[in-house]
Amino acid sequence: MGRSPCCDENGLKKGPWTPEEDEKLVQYIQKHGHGSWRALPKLAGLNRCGKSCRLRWTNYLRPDIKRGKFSQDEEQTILHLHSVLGNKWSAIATHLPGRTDNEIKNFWNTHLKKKLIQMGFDPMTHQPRTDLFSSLPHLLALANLGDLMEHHPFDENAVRLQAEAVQLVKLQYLQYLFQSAASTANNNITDRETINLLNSIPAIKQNPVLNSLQAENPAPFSIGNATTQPLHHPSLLSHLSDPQVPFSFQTSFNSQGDNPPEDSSWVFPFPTTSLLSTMIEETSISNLGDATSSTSSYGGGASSYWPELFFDDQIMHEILS
DNA sequence: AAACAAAACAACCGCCTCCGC
DNA sequence: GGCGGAGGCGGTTGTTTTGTT
Repeated sequence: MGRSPCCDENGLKKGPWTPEEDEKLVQYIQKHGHGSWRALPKLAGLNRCGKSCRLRWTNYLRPDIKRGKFSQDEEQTILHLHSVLGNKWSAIATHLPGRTDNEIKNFWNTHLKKKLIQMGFDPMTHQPRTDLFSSLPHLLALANLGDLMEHHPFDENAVRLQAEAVQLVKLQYLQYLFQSAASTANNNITDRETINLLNSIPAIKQNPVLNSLQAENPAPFSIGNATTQPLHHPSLLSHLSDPQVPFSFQTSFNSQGDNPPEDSSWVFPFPTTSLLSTMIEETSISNLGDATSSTSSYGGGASSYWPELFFDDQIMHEILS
């Protein structure tokens, strides 16, 4: 038998609404209220199904609808509520007066989801993605802005943002290394142990940027589903404009590791996935220190590929030495 | 200026829940 | 308690707009 689709009934119109149809719907509802949506189209003189009328009214014609771009506050609210409620668009919409669930859903799918992915966060869990190569490039893009800002110090926030990005890049890299090295060595190191390991490093504990992140996000090094707190830092996210960040690093990211870019201060010298796998295969957690004894030049053994960014850093020195 | 691609938005579809009978 | 209708919700698709080459 099966349910009869509500809009399949003979000749009911589908597709975009005309101004005349809108006018009829608005006038009818203003005069009589919507009452039964099923009965409304006939009474209002519309050749539409009730469902279509309801959708048109709630998503577009309702007088209290706020249109136009979402503000920063609204964006933050959506992010926060989504981290708590998930894809409960109607529930989220109740906290944003004048916004419809459909509008929020569209905004999420076209903007916020991409931003989170770009920042290296899983848009469903709001946690950092554990696959390093899906998240690192985007943080690197931010980190690489440092060179630009040295010459054009346009904004304190931007400088802070860049510093945070650098720290996050390092952390994600470290986390990846610890886990990869441990699993390669057949050690069953857990997420918690990784976190404890990172937290045990004094330079991490004392780092002001990381501390400020930790203050706002109680479990900054958590991964997977270890916590329900979203890790993404609001300032990072709100400053990250749409995908037009100069991703010049992508060239080097995708290139072979033995062809380093000339300007490594701008284009982060990063090994390819396969190369990093090789590095990790050759490097257990117990001999990570060997990496520091090499120079950061290209073309040598596996350890010579460690990104230069890490060698002038106190945290990395503590870990790798 | 034209063609193409990507982004943004509106609307539809099918499933689910609630409620009255 | 079971059934069916109505409304609501979330996922998805189709169309339009905007940007890029």
